[in-house]
Amino acid sequence: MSEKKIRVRFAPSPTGPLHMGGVRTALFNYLFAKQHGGDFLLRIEDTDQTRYVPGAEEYIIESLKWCGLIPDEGPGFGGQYGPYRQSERKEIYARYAQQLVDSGWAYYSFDSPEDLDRLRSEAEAAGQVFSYSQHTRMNLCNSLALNETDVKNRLESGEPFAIRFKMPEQLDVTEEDLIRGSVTFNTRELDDKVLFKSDGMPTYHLANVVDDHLMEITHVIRGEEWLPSMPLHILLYRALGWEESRPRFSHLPLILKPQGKGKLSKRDGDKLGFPVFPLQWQDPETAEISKGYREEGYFPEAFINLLALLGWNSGTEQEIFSLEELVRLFSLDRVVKSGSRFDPEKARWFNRTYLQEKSPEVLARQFEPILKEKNIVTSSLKVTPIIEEIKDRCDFVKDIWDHGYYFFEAPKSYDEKTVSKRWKTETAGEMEAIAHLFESVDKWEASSIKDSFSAFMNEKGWNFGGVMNPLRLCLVGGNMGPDLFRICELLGQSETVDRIRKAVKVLG
RNA sequence: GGUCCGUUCAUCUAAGGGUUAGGAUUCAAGAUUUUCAUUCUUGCCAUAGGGGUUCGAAUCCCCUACGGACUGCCA
Repeated sequence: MSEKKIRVRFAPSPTGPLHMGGVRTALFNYLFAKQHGGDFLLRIEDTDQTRYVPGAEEYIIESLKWCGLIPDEGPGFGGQYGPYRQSERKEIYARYAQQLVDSGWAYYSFDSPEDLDRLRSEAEAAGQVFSYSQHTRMNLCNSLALNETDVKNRLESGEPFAIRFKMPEQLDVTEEDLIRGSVTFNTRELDDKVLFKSDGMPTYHLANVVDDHLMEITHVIRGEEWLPSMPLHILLYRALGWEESRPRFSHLPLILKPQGKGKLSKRDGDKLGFPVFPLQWQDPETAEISKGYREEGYFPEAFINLLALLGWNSGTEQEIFSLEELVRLFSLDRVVKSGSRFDPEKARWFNRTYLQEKSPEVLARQFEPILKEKNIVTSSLKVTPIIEEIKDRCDFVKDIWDHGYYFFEAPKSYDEKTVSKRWKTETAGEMEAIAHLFESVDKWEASSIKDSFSAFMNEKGWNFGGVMNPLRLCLVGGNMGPDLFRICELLGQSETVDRIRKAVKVLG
């Protein structure tokens, strides 16, 4: 086993946008594969035709690409083990389902979905739970309970059937989960799962075992929600005679909602205002739009980093990791067992940390689309020093606008609270005097503006705070912003003077 | 209901029998910034409860409580 090439797969179902928990599963698979010099495959699990959602597969692939998790094999990525869409592997599964029936590990079930629904609701009404299992199978309509000729007739007459796994009685199934350690189930408590549906498609259970075997998957790394079906999968490998080469299992903890109970869902994002999906998604039926990390302005590196730390840590105090570092340091036995509550605040902090590490030039380039959207024409030469001045107050590229819009357009209004606090009766006259002073400044740089200003203030004997605060109000429309003289410099001499005069006119 | 998994500050987590239980986020206070934000410093805050085992338990065992997943011809 040690000489076998490591191969893992990410196997989402194209039923909608990829949840961030799904992205984390993909990430952990990717990290594990790359660390061992192995392969990371993408397999589309589209065995449920009724849940097909147009665009979902494209969405999944685009998401992985945005995150930098490029599959070695998969639909559109090539590979020697294809096809990588289960709907295109249909014939393969029927053969193995038949093999299981022939060898006595599975049986035909003729019970209609309606019959089973009825049994379930009857049981529920009686305060019980119906389960198709070793305890009930002999009372139901299947090839175990019916006599041979009856079964033969039904089959020959084309009556629809499903194939169910014949769960052994009283058998302990123990597996060493790479994250959780030893986990034991007794088959007595397990039901007879459908392996092959009456529509000719396999269920997840059969398809994933067959494909993982055929694709030579060595490690199955998936969400905790699959833990209860692990014994079934193990028994399927046994039943198909593949036990020797079967993959090892690891079950990742869930990502829980920020507050309240349960796992993170789409609704939490809507309610608390953060994305749950990597990319924006528009539901093709309802046209409803769900936010994406990309569109919200997260850097893919930051998104990956925060996902990696949700359930894994390096054992050191380091929190910022590049994908390359994660590949090097990742290890399944440092994955925590308990579910992690998602913290949108910390997610924002991760993005902030990445933003602060970027140069003003790079940020200026990323800021361009926002300026364009606002119909502002300027040059990167002007934008770069502005960003330098305000980047440390930003978490996202779009914050550059929120914290620095006044560099690009004159204030349209003046913050009321600041006006009432700072704008006195004598202010208009003082502002006019400053405007006049500024017109005469020779070298329009922060330091010389400051010198002229200070000299003038001392000469007049005016109070600095009493003048600087309203001056700031004239230039930016409020009481925020970086050093006032830097603002003057970046605004330019004539714009600065114009803004002061305009404010005097408006505020009197 | 049943099966399985889990439980360290509000949140993410470290400590794999011996530490004043560490870090990060959030929050609060102070400093700096003649503004705002940043930054810096400081502070608050945790081993779910009960029994064992042991010289010694967050760590090992048992019970209880709580939380979660699963229990579909969905994945």
